[in-house]
Amino acid sequence: MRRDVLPVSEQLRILTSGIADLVPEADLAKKLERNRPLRVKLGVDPTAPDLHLGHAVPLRKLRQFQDLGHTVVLIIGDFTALIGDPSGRNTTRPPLSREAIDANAQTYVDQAFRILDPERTELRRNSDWLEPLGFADILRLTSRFTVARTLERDDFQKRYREGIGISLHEFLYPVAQAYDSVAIEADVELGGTDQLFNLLAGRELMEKSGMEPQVALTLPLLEGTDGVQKMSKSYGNYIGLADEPFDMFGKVMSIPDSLMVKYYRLCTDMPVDEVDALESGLASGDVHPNAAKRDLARRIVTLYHGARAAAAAEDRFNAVFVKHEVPDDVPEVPVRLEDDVYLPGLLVALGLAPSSGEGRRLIDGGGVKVAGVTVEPHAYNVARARVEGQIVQVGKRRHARPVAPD
RNA sequence: GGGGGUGUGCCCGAGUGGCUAAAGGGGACGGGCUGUAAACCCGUUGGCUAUGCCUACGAUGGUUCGAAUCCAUCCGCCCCCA
Repeated sequence: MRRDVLPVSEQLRILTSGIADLVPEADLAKKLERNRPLRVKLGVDPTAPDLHLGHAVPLRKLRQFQDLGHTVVLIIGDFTALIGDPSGRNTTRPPLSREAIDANAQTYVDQAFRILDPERTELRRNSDWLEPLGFADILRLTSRFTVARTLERDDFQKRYREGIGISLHEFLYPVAQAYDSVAIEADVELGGTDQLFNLLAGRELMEKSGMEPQVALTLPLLEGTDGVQKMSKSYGNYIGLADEPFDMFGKVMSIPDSLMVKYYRLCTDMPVDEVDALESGLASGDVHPNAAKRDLARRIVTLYHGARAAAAAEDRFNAVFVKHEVPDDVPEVPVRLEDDVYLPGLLVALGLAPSSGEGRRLIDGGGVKVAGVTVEPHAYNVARARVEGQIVQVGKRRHARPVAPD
């Protein structure tokens, strides 16, 4: 889908929709007017092998650039990973091993190409130009930045104020990232809003190196399913690009209503005008939040798994969460049962409880059903015939069927 | 180099010799309610077929009938001065 001669005004409309900052505002237009493909940079840390919708936000923006004929330079921060980006962190990151970095990088790229167009993507590793630098080069580079400027960063200030340590090498992260921009001659660099400082460092260094500085384009951070923290694997609030359709659908359904519009803007293809209309519809009560959220979930699942999978996921969602039906694909687990079955132990064997103590608590809390009947508190022992081959359910949505081993 | 502080359960954080498996909060899980895996309300929250036993308060070793609480050494983290 190549539309390389769209007028600049139209390109701008697409490229700036949903973004947080564009610095400086006017320069993107200037660059576009030269009518040559822009080099659009995104640097990624090979630290998160499982990409989620939050990672997808800048990737989707990159894809828009590609669809308009521009070139994406995707930089695997295999060298900077040795530093660990201090952005948004309140502690020093532990450095990764070389092996872990390589493996993560490969996984990242595989997943990123579900969104990016490989034909218009230049894949680079920043160890190519960072590793050969000698101490003299480092001195030259760091001399272009001042301590005061570096300490201006929110996260450094915050950490400093709160007495959380900042290691000296963390100061070098923005320097290294800025040098990436020089090395690949970036026209535009994307990042989350927490990256603004790093992106601006790139502008400074390019300018001082006698180049035309890049434009910094930031995208809002996407909150996770808890609606509070930014989406991140470590907060356990993420929707993975590789999540199964049903999980993905359910996770989208679990976001707070207040976040729906943002998800529409940042995670779907819905045109800007339509999102605006939806937003006012929700505000006025003309659009039912449940209908809107279902549509959102359907759109997102369709994006990553196709329409058919999305429809199936929705059906299953209805069955399990709306009608509380037992799904038809309850996993069968072979277990050897005594004649007198100790239920808490069985729950553990079925993977429905982490310990038999937890199993007892679940039973006492009325959360366990055997063949559709709630187990009475303290009724821990049941006859084998009552459970073998029957559906054992914990909570509303976890099921397993114990079967005799062959 | 000198001085000071700190290390508790998934996380934060009370607790200064027995009443502590350890307050409180968060999270998580279960129940209710709901358009919803949202909000709200209620309950549970170390392991073990268990009126008890085991493991646990940075590590190791002591003091004591008894230690998260006292002592010693060590390790980690932080602050101030230089």
